[in-house]
Amino acid sequence: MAFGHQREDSRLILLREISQGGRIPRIDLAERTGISRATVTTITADLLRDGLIEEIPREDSAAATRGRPRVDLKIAGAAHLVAGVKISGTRISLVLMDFEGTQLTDHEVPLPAGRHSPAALAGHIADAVAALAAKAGYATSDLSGVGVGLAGTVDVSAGTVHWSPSLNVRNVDLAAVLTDRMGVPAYLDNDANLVAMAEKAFGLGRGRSDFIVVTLEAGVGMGIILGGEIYRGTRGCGAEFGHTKVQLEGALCRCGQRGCLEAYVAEYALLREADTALGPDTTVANQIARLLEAAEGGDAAAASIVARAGRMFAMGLANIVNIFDPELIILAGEQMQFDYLYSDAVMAELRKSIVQVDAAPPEVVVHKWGNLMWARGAAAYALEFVQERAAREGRVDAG
Amino acid sequence: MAFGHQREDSRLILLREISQGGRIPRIDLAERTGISRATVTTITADLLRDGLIEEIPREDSAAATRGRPRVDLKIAGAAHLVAGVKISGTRISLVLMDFEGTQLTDHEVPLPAGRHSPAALAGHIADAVAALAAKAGYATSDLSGVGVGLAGTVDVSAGTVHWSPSLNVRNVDLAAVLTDRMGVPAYLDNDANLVAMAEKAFGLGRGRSDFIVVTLEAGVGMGIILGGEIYRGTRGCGAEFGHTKVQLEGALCRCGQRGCLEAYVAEYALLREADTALGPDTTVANQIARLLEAAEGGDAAAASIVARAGRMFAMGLANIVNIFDPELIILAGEQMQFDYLYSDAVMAELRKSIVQVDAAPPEVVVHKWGNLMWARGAAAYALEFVQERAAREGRVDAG
DNA sequence: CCAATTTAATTTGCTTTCCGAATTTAAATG
DNA sequence: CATTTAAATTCGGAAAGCAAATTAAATTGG
Repeated sequence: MAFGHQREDSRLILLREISQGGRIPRIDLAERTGISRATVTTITADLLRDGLIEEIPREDSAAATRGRPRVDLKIAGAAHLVAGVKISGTRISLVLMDFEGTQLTDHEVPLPAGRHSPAALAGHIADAVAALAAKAGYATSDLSGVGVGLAGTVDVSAGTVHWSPSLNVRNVDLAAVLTDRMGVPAYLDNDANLVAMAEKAFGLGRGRSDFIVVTLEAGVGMGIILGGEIYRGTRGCGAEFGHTKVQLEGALCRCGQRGCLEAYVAEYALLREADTALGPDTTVANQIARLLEAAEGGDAAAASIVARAGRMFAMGLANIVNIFDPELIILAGEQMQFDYLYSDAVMAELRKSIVQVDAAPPEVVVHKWGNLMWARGAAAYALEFVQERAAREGRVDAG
Repeated sequence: MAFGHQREDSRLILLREISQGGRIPRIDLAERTGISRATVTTITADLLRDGLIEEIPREDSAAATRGRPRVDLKIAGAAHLVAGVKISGTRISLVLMDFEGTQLTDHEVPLPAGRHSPAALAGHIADAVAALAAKAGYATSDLSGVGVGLAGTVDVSAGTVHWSPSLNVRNVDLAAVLTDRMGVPAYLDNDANLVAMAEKAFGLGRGRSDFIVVTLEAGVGMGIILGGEIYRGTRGCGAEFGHTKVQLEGALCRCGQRGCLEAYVAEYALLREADTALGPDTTVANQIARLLEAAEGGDAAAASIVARAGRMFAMGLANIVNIFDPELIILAGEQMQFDYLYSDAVMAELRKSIVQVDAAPPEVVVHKWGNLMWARGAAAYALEFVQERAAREGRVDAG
């Protein structure tokens, strides 16, 4: 069977198309992929036999057409299980997902603060994955892949982590350590890319092949999807949107440089100015809330802080638009306190700052989501690999 | 023959590899492309029969190995002819190139200043191409393709020019008009992309698949090569590096906005400040020369102008590095007066402004070239299309 | 209720592509 | 001049995938 396969397989193309389509009849598959109906029949028969896809009985909704009715196909959820893991400073968040992308369970465990050795971190992750699986009545060995996202610079092709705030050494092949520890293939990526992945798989980027995701939390991140793939820079560490410069000799950034976008719009940047304008407050959240309130209430100093952050953000975003000319930008984050960055004023400033062409300016949409979106992105990431393996090998193994 | 071809053809893969390799034996082709030796033999035999490639007798230099000697293959120059055309404000520059990429002749004709109708511009181009061909004893009909670069925003896939300083109407399908007028397929592109193309085909980007080219002339342009292809943005009009913003509410740009990089480093930007600092001069070139001289001579105002331009340039470039993480940046231009932007001080500023990772900072190289480089890029661009056609159709037609 | 119609899916026969293994070719070497 | 070595070619076969013909499953009109 694994004989003549070369180049990208029609099997994989069809499997992906079915995955994307949700439910789709053979004839549409043929049309969308350009593969002949005859071949679609043959390949889908294979996929059915391998248990990777299923026929859906009949959609009564789209009734009343003459002729032989279409039979929808969909991914067989039961074929494989994957886990998605997000490592943050103080906790590990996980989701369990089936082959169809349905979330089965989620889980969350605290992670001791500070830096860990690769073995220790792998241990924490493996334990959490086992607990996640157990929650749904499975074992780690039932999984076909585990996607892991963590902050830092990750070289995906090599699987190594150049640097991460969670690790006490540099340049570790954490993917290998994890795979070894769990007995299940682990796939690592930078967490900003995972959000892009999540948006592509089940967010606002669904079905789009080119868009940009900007994340707002403690820092400012960016994920770039080009041609349906995550763009990682030529060496796997690009898309440092937060550290693009918006002001010569500007405000001091956490990274030690001056004028980074992050130094104007991140939480800590607002805080330090808020302290100056309004005096200190008890907690971070309180102070930010107080700042925004004061700005809306007409306090000149507060308004000026917020306005400048907004304009700097628009400027940074305009640079991205001028360079990439995307048709869609997704502003994604879980923090409500950054609402002001999505304001009409900021969007107007953005439109004013991009090169004017006949084409419409890019669509900018806001997507607020919870903590688990990261983990879901990680799971979607693992799912891509498992799909690819499943398509290539006929049948990998199953739950 | 044109029956079952689907997906990317091995014929094209091999033709490209031979083109890139310059001269390469079959066994290396097999190894580099992953195509089996048997198939390489079959396909190269086809290509030889079609006259697209040639065997090179024998390299005595690499002598003294046992066994049957390798036979190098190369592109057959005589198989096809292409022309490369660059439209600038006041002239048309052309080169005639054979299938191998060897430049046979060049030509240059004045172009009446101002905006032209599509038909009129096509007429000027067609005449110039005919003259170019005649110079080498050919006719336009001997050409297999003509690549044309012009300033403006060009939608390559549609062949339309959204806007160009050379045209008096918007959204014209100039490629179609030209193809019709000449009887030879015309391929249009933005001129910044052509420089990238030229660098890739026979410049410092040769053999590289990912790099960025920044051009300096009247304005500041950028060409992006990702995965061996020109990246054009999702709608064909990205890479407006000159209009990325480096200063909020900054200097006024030609485009009407404020704070564009171009408004700090372009010729006109330097001029207007030089006039203030040193008083007016007779010509543009004189004034720029005087400015740089004064700066080097210790004139404070002049030095400040030049230094700021340099720092702004470094900042803009750093943003590109932080977003793309390229391994190579080529600063390309024909103007000597921009030397100061390549200075050690600017490069140091750049290194200081990019996110620090373990990987080495990107290589930055300077490539100065003459006026015809644009046209050569256009020819290389056409060559890609002709190669593709030739690979697909067996033999297209020849000189 | 049964033909006729319509559309989806499948089957059949065939073409094309490309590989592995065996063979041939063209040199250097002893 | 036989032997060795490495490149190139030939040969038979296997797989992928297409077009055309056929079958299947529904609706519609008489």
